[in-house]
Amino acid sequence: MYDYRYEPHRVVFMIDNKSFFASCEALELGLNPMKAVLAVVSHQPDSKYGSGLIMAASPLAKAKYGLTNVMRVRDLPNKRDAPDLLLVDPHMNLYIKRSMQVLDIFRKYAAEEDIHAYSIDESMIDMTKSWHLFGDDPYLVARKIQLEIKKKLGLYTTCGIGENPLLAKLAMDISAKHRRSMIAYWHYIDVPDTIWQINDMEEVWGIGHRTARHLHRFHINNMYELAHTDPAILKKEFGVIGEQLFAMSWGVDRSIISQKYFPQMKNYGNSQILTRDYTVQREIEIVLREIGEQVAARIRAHRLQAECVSLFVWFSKYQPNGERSGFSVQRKICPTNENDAIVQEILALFRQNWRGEAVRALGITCSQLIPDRYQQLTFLVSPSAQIKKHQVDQTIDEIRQKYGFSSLVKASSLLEGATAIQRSSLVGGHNGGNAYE
DNA sequence: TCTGGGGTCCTAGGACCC
DNA sequence: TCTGGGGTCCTAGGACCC
Repeated sequence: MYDYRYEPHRVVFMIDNKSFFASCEALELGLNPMKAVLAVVSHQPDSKYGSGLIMAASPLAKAKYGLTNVMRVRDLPNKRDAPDLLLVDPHMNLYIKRSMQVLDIFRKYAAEEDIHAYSIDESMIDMTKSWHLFGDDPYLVARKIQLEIKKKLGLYTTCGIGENPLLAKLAMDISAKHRRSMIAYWHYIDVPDTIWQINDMEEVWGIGHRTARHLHRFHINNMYELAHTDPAILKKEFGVIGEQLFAMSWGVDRSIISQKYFPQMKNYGNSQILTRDYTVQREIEIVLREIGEQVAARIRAHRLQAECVSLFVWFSKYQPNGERSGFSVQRKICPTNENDAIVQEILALFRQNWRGEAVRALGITCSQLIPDRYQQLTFLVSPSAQIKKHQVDQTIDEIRQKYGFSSLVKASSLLEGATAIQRSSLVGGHNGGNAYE
């Protein structure tokens, strides 16, 4: 047995909002999230825009009609077969607001540095120093937090508790979600009875389909076998990931939440799947310009400049066999956050790499971001013209922040193929009510 | 299973420099 | 000039997460 004496022994809570988006919507309609039969649909079935998918389904919608979160709208049961199924539009801004309210509750139970918001509906809290202020047992404290969230916001939460973040996360994903109490507490001593009982490796956070298949080739079919594989072999075959996989199989994770390293956001990117195949260069380039300007506006808003731009192009699936299915290219650039500079780099990358294929999806990412302390002038254009361009971009951003994206658009956005206006009310690609908030 | 959208991290090979 | 060894930067691609 592994000697866990020198591993961290903390009390970490991993708290997840059950069917978060669907629950927020149910509550808005005055329904109990656990009793509602409801799904949040990114685009309604009759919408001409996009293919549409289920973003979230309430527990009953999943149980009663077999809905899943990645289901396509076209695969939904029809009204006759599911008369009580409610389909609602997403409201990202509402979810962001609720998420903040949940975080405010956590702040009553732990110091700011001990809280880590992992995603919009999942947070990790290191309760080592504070749990005893709220009850006699971490389990009871978790219950208390759950009840407070339920009472104040109506939301149901699931809580995994562990001696480190990994154990807490696994306790939540693997066990708490399926328990009546919606709480599970995993210690190192439980590893043989918990982690090693996991047969479907893909249930484990960090192991996806490809890695599971890869492990399979080495006759590693479950977590027990992973834990009993020579780590040297794992290291050789999987590199750093191999060492991590081995540590995970023994429940080992040495990260401490208050010492969390904030990976400062390295990239900003936007992408979209087009509603149809685009084959006309001009139409594709209009969309590229729109996305490029969207990304540029975001990095300006964060007072950053990009030193690297990447372009992703996915082709229509109807490519002849053996042909490339798309390409992704990137280029180091002179630091900038100007619309035109970024768009020109992107268009150059596109023209160099596109050979007339039908395009179905496009994406642009800006990386290697640096503070926008000064404006880098190039020798090619007069300084005053460059500064003026910068000011124009900024003014447009301000107008849009005040009056919304569509208040001011490029004439090209009114042309055939453009998507910016249609998409302007989306948040994170979803209907948000008001994207420029 | 196939085209939602936004991210992060790791690897490997090539270029270039000392 | 050719072979050496080490380091960094850059690009493309893969894998995974919510």
